[in-house]
Amino acid sequence: MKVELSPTRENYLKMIIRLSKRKKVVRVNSLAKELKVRMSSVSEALKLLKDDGLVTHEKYGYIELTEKGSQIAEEVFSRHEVLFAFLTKILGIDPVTADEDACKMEHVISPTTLSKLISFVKEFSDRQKGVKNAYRGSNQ
Amino acid sequence: MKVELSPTRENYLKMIIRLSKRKKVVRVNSLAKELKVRMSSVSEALKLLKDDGLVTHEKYGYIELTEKGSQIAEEVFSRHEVLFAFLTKILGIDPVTADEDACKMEHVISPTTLSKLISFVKEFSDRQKGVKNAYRGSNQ
DNA sequence: CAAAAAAGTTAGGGTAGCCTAACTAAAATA
DNA sequence: TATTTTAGTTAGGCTACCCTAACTTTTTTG
Repeated sequence: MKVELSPTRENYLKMIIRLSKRKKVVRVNSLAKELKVRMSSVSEALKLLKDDGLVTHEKYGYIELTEKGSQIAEEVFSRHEVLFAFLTKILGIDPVTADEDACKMEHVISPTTLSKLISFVKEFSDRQKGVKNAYRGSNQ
Repeated sequence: MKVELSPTRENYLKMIIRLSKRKKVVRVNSLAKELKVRMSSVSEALKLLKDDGLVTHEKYGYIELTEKGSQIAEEVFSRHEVLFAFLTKILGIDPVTADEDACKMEHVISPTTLSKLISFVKEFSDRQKGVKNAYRGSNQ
């Protein structure tokens, strides 16, 4: 059974994984701060994510992703990274704006566009490396 | 007074302008079809857009954009076009997917990213023209 | 032009997400 | 340890959108 998540839900998952990468444990508290919503909104959202089998969370306890939740969160996270790379490296957008934009686009981009974007970014950085190497080469 | 519109609202405006470009008049009917929602949803939405001074619409009549509504609609429309051009010409996405993606991204892209994207697309097509000219040149 | 069809509206209902306020549990501190 | 502070929950309320069903207006057509 496939879960079709709203941008909001995807964001919750992404933030959970983001936080768990830099903190020991994830709590309602920090998730609320990160998402800029009230703790009550987080509590509420967690119930629904729990119902979908995407997170585990017992009263006053830690928040953790299930296997399924983790997989989705990683997907969203990687969409974000590709978009961020494109925006900063190729378009030259400042990191702050790029992060904001990526945060929104990551929820609407199709798999098709995503994979094309991945190749595009890769190709671009390869070419950049090529240029650097050529430059270094000509300088030696 | 600046109006901060939701993606949904922006979409209503964009569709109105899109329809008015190919039809004499815009009606609840066709707007509903285009947006894939029921007429009742359109009726409802029109009330709110009217309250915001973005459309004019009298019972059983045509739908028209106000000055302000038209300006916003054009903005959304042009964001769409830039995104569509980028997706099709540069990433090589098929038109259907590109349109779908552009339809969603157009509501979340920042002005900064938009303007960078415009230059990027322009630069790219200029280069393409250059290639074509060079080719034609070498062939004469 | 009367009847049927199509277009549009209104009322009432649902879900997602957010909020505040009041409360409870847990943690920190005097 | 008693008290205060912080964290978390629950209840109730709000808005944006969407829907169906019932009704009205307008248009079409026999």
